[in-house]
Amino acid sequence: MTAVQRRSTKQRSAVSALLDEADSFLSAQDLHARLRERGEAVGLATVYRALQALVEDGDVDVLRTDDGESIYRRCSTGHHHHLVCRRCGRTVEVEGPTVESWALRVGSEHGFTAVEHVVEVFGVCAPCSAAEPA
Amino acid sequence: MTAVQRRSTKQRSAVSALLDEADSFLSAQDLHARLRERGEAVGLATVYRALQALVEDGDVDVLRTDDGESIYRRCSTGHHHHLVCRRCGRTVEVEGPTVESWALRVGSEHGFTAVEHVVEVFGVCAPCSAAEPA
DNA sequence: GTCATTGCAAACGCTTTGCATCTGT
DNA sequence: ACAGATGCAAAGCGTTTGCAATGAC
Repeated sequence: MTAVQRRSTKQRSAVSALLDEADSFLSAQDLHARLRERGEAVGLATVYRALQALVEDGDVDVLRTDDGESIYRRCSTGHHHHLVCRRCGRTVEVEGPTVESWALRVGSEHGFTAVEHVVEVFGVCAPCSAAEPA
Repeated sequence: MTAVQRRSTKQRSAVSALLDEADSFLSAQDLHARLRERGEAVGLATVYRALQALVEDGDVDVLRTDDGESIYRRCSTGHHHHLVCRRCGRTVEVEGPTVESWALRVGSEHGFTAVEHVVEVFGVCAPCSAAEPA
């Protein structure tokens, strides 16, 4: 339960660095594949463990896709939400004072305390809908 | 792609009936266990298939828990969101015209089309926070 | 030298599928 | 009778874990 000591290793940094570059959510498997491509052989289990650590430390956001994968993304500080392109995965961080207060209000109206919320907005981004209007 | 013919069987009805009674989200495994308890032996695979059918037909909502389970709940008609108790799982359906329009606005501001959103509010319901304030 | 971390493979848990049998229509 | 539905067990899939070897401090 207590904070655990955390050592900095080349694998850890590699994962972290890759997340820095990425501009959209990546699955653990994505990260693993990309690391191999660039020659940084890191075990899949290690990728998972690194990601867990990053999430625990609050350095990275996790989301679950509808098909059960966890996807990770380095997050700028502060509370915000994501606007994700359903086609290409491009992600835009958006703030929503509106939603924040709505969530709080709805919660307390029903007697709920410690109210938190999860909000994700999905759509098709401009480039994608231009490319394939279907 | 085309709509498939759907037969009414005892297993299907059992799953559907159980969802009618339930007042919170249930996982496929929950449903399966409860059916066994009351003697209605239904195969786990059948429960999954029944649920898939219900979801396809739009009679049931699916959600993914953080630990990767799909949870299902019969839904009253119309678009709405859920306020879920983190302790006991009690669920309240809430409407949010506010969020709806916010999501649309945010989406189109960024050039996104076909905008949809996922919103879940979590908290601790009154009974639960009275029972164990921690 | 210690103790966290790594890598591999085996184990896990939820979900899906192949297939032979059954059953609603 | 035909086509969908069922049940079982096996396969799939992403993720986690045991364990011995490795490397950070």
